[in-house]
Amino acid sequence: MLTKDFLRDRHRSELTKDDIAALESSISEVKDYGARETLIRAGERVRQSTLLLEGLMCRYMDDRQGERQLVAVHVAGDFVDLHGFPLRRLDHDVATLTEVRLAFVPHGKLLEIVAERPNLTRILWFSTLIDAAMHREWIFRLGRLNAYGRIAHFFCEIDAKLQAVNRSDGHHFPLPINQNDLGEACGMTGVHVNRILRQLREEGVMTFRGGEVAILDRKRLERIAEFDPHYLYLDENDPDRN
Amino acid sequence: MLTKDFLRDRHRSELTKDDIAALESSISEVKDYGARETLIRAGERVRQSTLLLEGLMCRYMDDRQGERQLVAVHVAGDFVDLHGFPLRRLDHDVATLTEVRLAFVPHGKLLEIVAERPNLTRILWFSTLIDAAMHREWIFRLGRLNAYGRIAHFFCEIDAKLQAVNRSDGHHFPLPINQNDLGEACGMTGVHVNRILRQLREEGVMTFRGGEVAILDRKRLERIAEFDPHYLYLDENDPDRN
DNA sequence: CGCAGCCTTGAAGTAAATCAAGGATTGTGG
DNA sequence: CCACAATCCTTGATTTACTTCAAGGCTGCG
Repeated sequence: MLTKDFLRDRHRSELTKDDIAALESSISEVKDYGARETLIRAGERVRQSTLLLEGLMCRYMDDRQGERQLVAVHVAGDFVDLHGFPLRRLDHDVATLTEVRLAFVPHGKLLEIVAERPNLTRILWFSTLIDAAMHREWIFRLGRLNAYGRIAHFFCEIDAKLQAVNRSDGHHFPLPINQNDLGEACGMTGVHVNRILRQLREEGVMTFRGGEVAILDRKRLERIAEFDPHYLYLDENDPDRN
Repeated sequence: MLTKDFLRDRHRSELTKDDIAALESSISEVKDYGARETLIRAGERVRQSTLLLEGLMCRYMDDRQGERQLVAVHVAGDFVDLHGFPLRRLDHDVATLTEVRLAFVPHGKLLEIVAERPNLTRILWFSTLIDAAMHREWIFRLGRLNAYGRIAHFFCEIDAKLQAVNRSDGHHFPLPINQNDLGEACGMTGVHVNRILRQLREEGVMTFRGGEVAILDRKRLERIAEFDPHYLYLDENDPDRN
């Protein structure tokens, strides 16, 4: 079941068995890629969309000096560029962060789904709007939080997303990216990321070393981040989950 | 024709007459509101969506100290909270900036459209994704531009959007908001906005006084902003338009 | 072994926030 | 018609957060 992580913990129950079968059968190909490959360039005409099965991807834009700003980080189960179907061309680049396994869905199949499956269509639409909600939270993070809060927020978000697809236990998880990537996501220099990580470590809130995250004091981390996971539209879940 | 500005200059031609008629007839009510009223609160269940016919609106989130971060500014023709249809509840507040005229579309009607009109559905979906593209550009603006660039970018964007619905001639247009609003959109204090506006004025780039914008040197403004309107997904337009 | 990539830390410089005080403009009630 | 309040704009002085520049250390790998 290639689509098993798609919308997992997010209203997946509203998909009928037929819907899931239709989605599953719309996949044309599964392929592996290496870390740090750019798969789609801004402005290109896109004719298929990409479901991320395993690994980490990102979307980003460059400024005039070529400095990157990440606009999204994706985990297993994310339909990375489903928005490319209605948009036809993207306004940003799409790249892998780690080694990944991808499934591709041709836009012709999506056209059929829109014509024949209103329920699945509404839920695919929903899934692209979760990305928009995360964009809004990133705007908030960049506009209103200081470096300390921005870094904390990043880790809260990625942990929540990984937990939803069972890739984090809420205390410890692998995140094979470097401090510079973190800076590109949070709008600051790699040097400053380093200092903030030291502060978080020294205060016993969390650690990030060698691509491994350990959350030591979740409450504190979430307070620093002003984190409230509502914007992720996860199913109401067991409050004692962790 | 209440929907005449919806997707104006943005693939509106892909809508058939029937699609437009269906959309038009899905409007249940038209109503006026005053400036600075909050219409929807984050977390509320929403059962209709709002088409902005005239005036300015915004969407925003508050931080713990109650400071606002705007996440979007809307102009005539924008379907402000169409994303509330698939999402059911919003992760942010929706408010008016100026006096506005609004048209409401019940979600029941949208369900019918999704069931019966795949073409219109795809284009409604498209319209919500333009908002996501603008969110991404805001992330870029906040993460990579300094105050000078951020303010310049804000004015480039709002001008482009207003031009698309014929509310700006590209040189001069009304924008009845204050310097503090600008700060809330661009992630900086009102005081600093004031200093940046002075700089833009003294350098002959643009002026913003008494709710009126005058663009004096568009090329320079766009260079300061690193502005490229691709992300607005406007129809390819007459390059000599201005 | 030696290089490359990444992390770490210090020192100095800069952009923006904060604090504070007036000034202009608009609206309002006496 | 004028006093006065409210709101918004403007500017200066100081502080703070973050960047930039620079150097060196660690780790894994060919």
